[in-house]
Amino acid sequence: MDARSYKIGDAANSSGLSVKTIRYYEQIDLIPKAPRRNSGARTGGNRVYGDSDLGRLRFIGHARLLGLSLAEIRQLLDVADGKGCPSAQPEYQEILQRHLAKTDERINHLLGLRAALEGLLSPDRETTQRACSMQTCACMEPVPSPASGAVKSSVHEG
Amino acid sequence: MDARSYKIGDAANSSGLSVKTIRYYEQIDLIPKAPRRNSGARTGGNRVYGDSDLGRLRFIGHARLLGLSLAEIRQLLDVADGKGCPSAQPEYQEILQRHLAKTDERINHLLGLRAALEGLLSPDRETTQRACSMQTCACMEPVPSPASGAVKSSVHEG
DNA sequence: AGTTGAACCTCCAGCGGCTGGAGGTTCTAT
DNA sequence: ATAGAACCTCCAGCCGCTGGAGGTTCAACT
Repeated sequence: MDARSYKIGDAANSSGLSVKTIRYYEQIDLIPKAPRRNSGARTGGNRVYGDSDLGRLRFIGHARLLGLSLAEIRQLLDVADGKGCPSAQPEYQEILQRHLAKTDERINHLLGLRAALEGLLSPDRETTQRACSMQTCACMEPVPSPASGAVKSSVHEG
Repeated sequence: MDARSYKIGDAANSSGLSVKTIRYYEQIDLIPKAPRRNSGARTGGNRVYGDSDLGRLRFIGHARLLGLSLAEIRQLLDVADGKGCPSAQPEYQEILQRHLAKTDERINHLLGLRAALEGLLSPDRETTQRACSMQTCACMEPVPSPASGAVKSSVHEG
């Protein structure tokens, strides 16, 4: 057990998070306050991290890449803290499952928008050109959507 | 030309925006400052809107439903102000086209996330259960994605 | 005449998730 | 000795609202 120690820049490099972001995560108590080295009167001193801290930050980094919110990540960290492999916990599965469902929702919403936009841009929607102004023109009016192409919903819908 | 006048609540009802939102739009100069009725020393008096104001707000409401940002809507309003039918202006088409492209990007990004999530949740990714902890477990590690199912990019990519 | 309630008004603060910048210290290399 | 990198703190701003406190004015009902 060599107790190597790292500075915040190392932590940033190894996790893909920015230095600012890591400090921010500490501020909002997503990660514990790091101990300081060479703390002085007005500067506080450099933060010192260990291997497990870097692991935690990498975990957070991955979770962020998956689009999880900090609130979800907080839950995930709670679940993952303590007893062994996170993915063995049922809560872990649930959180990811719920996130998948939300992702599907967002995709479907965007697909709806996409269809509406295509409708507005389609050439068969002929430019009326007449005495129509912003107030009277239907150019922004929602187009009846064909309600197409929804992402298949996730396996365990609840 | 009957000059009907409306209060902010009417404007909200007819546009689908909230009263708060309309006041906010005035504050950030997305819509002009409305004249006031019964203005007193400390209250300012009720805002008074005309038909064209309601039209403008409806236009904004539609644009928001399409997912356009207020910055984009501002451009759109500039284009639409003045000379006739907005959809006759080339800038109008461009703005919507660009928005469509951005929408596609977002969809594709989300589809990527979705695939990664499914990978993590798939049963063939066997729970290792061993002495693995949050720091060492690959349970959050990105899964090699099959890079599937991208939304076809929009017609005029540029 | 009094009271209730709705609808309006103002101003301020907060959400999420950072990011930028000012202004300072401390470490490291030449 | 000095330059520059990397660290520190604190504050403000991004987007698009939303909530709430605290106030006024008006109409309707008892």
